[in-house]
Amino acid sequence: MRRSTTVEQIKHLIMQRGLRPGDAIPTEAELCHDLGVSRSSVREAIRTLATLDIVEVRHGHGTVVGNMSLAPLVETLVFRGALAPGDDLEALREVIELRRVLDLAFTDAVVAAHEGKSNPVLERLVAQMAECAEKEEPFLSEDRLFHSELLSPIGNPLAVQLVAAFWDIHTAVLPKLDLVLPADLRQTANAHGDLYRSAQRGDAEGYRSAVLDHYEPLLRMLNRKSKN
Amino acid sequence: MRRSTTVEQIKHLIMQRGLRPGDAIPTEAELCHDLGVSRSSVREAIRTLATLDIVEVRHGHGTVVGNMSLAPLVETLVFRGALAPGDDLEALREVIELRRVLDLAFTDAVVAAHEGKSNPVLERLVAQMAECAEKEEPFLSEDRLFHSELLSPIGNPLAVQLVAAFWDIHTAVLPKLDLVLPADLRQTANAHGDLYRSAQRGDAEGYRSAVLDHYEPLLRMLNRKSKN
DNA sequence: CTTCATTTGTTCGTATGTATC
DNA sequence: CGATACATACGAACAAATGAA
Repeated sequence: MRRSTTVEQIKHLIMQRGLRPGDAIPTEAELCHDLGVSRSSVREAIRTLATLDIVEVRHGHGTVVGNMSLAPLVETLVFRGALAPGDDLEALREVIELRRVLDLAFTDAVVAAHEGKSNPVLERLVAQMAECAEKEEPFLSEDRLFHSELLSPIGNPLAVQLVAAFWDIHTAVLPKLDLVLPADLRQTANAHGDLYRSAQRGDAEGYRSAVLDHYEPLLRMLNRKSKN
Repeated sequence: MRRSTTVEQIKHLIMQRGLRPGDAIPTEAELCHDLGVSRSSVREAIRTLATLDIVEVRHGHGTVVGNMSLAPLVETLVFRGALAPGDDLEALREVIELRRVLDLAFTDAVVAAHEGKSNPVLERLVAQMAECAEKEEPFLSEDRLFHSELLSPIGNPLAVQLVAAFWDIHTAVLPKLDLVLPADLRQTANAHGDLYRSAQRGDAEGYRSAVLDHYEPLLRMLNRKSKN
């Protein structure tokens, strides 16, 4: 029995008491007493759980159950992508191809969810991205929101989180490589508009080609770089 | 500035020195001296990095660079799936549907990679699973290996890791719910054989229906349970 | 096989910063 | 503003595991 079991004991405590995200966890002192270990051990166990987003520590206030997001996945893969100056193009390529595969995989569900319905939020985001593209300005936050909103109604929150996580990884790794970004802001903005409109009119094939258009400039650049 | 930046400093050290998985990291005492922080702080930072599988700690020996696997993702999602006795059927359903979507998404790549080629490893695994099914014995390790081997040649190691991670989550969460498992060992074993043979003869449509057959018994059971 | 140095694991005591009431 | 509760940080000491002499 050691620290690894301290982690398990705290996990067990959360399950046993049926705590939900946001609910308070006993203080460090209480955990020391209840589990019969030192404060340092409790702190390291809590640190482990906080890293996994199973708990969330609020300085000066206490510790609560976390929302168990995919943040640890993002952190690990961002570091992996930024690590090897030789291999990181390969790592980034894998991430982007995975994003493309995921977007293609959800085609039917997305089209079914949006067919015949209008979505003011998505329409506003598409318009904003088009505006930004005209002004040669980036539109990262709109991009992220768009993909989440587009996938949100497919009935699988985990899938939406996963797609968002790979979006985060993608955008975190990209600037760490000193690539000359072609940007192609207009093509990207247009692809987003095509995604929404294809889904709305129930055009699965149009949706798929919009996905391909969306990633085409990036993958082309990566393949060009790989040959060097 | 403290622990959070200590984590960053150790990350930076790994990148700066170009360390690869398995390479040794300075001892705790050295890090204390170099970074000018206490041992407790160094230990919590290392604990954080170990949780993310960015480093690996070996008691009595030292710390080395980890292989940055998807283990943290698995740990978080397993706990999330085991957490709420009411919601976990929903969480498990999301995982299994995601597995199905992923398998379907890689259809073309898998078929292209295996078409016209024979794979002794996969053939042996299929035979072993059929044997086990006859004897009413489970075949977990063969199942996991099969899916990794099947996806291995698609040229995206990250995708293979992700599929394996969701396999791990699936099999870790399933036994925590006291479900009456129909098992359907024979149907599952047959579906694996169909997957391999469809890919080998270049039959994408057959591959897709084998994927559906593979997950059908589980999803049927989950949907039945949900209605209760 | 034993001994010994090295390294991580655990604990205690103390002091400090921070949020809440 | 003060008081309280809590997390953060530090340093020293001892225990346990590993590996090499």
